[in-house]
Amino acid sequence: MDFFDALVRYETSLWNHLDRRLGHAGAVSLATLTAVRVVDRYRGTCRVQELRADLGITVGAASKLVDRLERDGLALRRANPDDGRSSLIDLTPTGAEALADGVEALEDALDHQLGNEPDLMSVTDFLVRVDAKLHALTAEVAR
Amino acid sequence: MDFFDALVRYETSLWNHLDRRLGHAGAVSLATLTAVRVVDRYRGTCRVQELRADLGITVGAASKLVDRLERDGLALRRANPDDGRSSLIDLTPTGAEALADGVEALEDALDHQLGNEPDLMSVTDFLVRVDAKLHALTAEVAR
DNA sequence: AAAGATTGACTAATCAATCTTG
DNA sequence: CAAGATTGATTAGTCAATCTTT
Repeated sequence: MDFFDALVRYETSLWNHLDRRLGHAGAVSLATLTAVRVVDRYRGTCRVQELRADLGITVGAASKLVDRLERDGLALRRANPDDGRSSLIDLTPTGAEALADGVEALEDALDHQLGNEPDLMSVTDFLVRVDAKLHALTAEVAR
Repeated sequence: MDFFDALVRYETSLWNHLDRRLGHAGAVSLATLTAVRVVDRYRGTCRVQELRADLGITVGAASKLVDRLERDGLALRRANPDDGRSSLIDLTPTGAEALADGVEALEDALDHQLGNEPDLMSVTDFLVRVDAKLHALTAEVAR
């Protein structure tokens, strides 16, 4: 229980802290930056599905998220040549700029916050490992 | 950046997974359980402020959260004898029962999920330590 | 004036129903 | 019929304005 409490608590405070920092730096919100980073990661092959999976939200939420990215001029849907059911999502030049600026501000804030932590790598490995176990278990339960 | 991504990703998947487990066990949602646990932790001295601080939400959100707890019969506001501006929040018998059932289900799920992790303590310590540093820094920046 | 809380307008999530394409 | 996506109704968060008590 202690671990769970510490995890939730720290994730929340770090998220809020970084979001405030981004705002102060004139960058997009951390939520928007996180979404834009996913779109960029898939380089022209990002569908609503990818956003759903990577962000841990529902398809409906992911669809509305893309609506907002389009509305704000950060991304655009384009027809998927391989599957008429889905669109592919690309960053606009404005979106690419917001990504670059946001990532720079985020890296600065993280470095300032965690640059001196020697155990960062091992804790990261732990988180990645237990997350993988969790997904294996969830897939198993779903059967 | 890797650490931040892993942290957010794992916190999200663990939260969603546990929430599903609680639902399956017939318990309250993880969000509700988290709130009820805070109310219980302060044992008769819980105000809206305590919920705000412990849950990392705004006062407005905390106030509405108490509205919902009251609406669902889990908690009640009572006049604060020491300060007329605030109320003290107590669990009802129903709320205490939801707490006990929910905690049991949560502990089961967590044990099943993380019972075999040897590094749990050290990772917990890390999270608690960096969270404390973050709060010190935030307080400093606010000045 | 400052602190605690509440409320209203807005934003973003959920679920379920629906539509289209494979 | 499955899979991908969208939409509408509901739920919960934010911020800002307001009210009461200290």
